[in-house]
Amino acid sequence: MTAQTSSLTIGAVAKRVGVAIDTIRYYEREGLLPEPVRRASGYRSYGEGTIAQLRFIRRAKDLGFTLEEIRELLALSADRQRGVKAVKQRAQQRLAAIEQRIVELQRVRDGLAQLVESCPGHGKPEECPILCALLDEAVP
Amino acid sequence: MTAQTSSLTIGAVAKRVGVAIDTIRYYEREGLLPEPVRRASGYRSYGEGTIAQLRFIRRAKDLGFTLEEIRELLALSADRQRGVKAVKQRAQQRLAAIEQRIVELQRVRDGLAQLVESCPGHGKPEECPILCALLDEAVP
DNA sequence: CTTGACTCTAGACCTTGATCAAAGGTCTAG
DNA sequence: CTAGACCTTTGATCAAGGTCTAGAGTCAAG
Repeated sequence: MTAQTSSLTIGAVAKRVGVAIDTIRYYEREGLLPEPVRRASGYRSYGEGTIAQLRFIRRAKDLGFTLEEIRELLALSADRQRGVKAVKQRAQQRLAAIEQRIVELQRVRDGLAQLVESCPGHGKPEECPILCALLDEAVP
Repeated sequence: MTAQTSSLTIGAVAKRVGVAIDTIRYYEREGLLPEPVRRASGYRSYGEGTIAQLRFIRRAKDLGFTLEEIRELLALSADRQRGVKAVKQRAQQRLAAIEQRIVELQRVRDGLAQLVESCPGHGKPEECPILCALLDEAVP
């Protein structure tokens, strides 16, 4: 009845998840993946659970979590009651950081857009608003 | 008539621009600043031009240019006719990259916000939408 | 059995943008 | 004169997230 989940090699796992072999070993060293069962030869032997966990890591990374945060999320997700609350908090923190970053980038974008717009794209360098802004414009 | 621009030490330049001495030497090594005149003692001797150039670098960095791109902008700004056009192009490229990044971050933010919203913040881990999303949700 | 693909380990290396250390020479104020 | 600030060089270190190497052992097919 117990699902026979084991017997994927590291290479097979890497291929299925779309991640490099080295990365899997790296995650293991960093404590993001548990140490797998080994065959007699010493080869790592993985089950489906590892696939799921690697996908978890990849998705969390896509959501902007650092490996450090992901390590924590993984620990929290194993905690049956306290976990959920803490996970939500982490997610909210991450969300706030992302929003902050968006605001910063929008500020930068607006500054740059204004310069690009006002630049004719030809003429003397000393009349180019972009170069002027970079060279002359002191903080007002 | 020629402005007597030289005789700032590296420390004085650093203080005026608000950047570390190490950073100035680093920029020199990296080709962002020209090698300065040296005194008999070997001390670097800077003029006002260097102050302007360092401020240029700092502002460009604030606009999200990498040092690599700044190196290029500096080279372009020295080219009297071709320069302006190329500078505008670089700025447009940078702008496009920043806008792209903003869009990506907004997508990430929306995904995360939705998860946070739908999570009650308590209950079983397997019912937490955040953990479920990370663990189960395959690319549809 | 042999070949070729795969895996093992430990540790070095990469990128970016600096920052710091060590060991020594120079300059300035009092 | 002397303390202390400042200068020189080369080279190491940091954070993050891997990537790669060497040299050896293992697996599966023919």
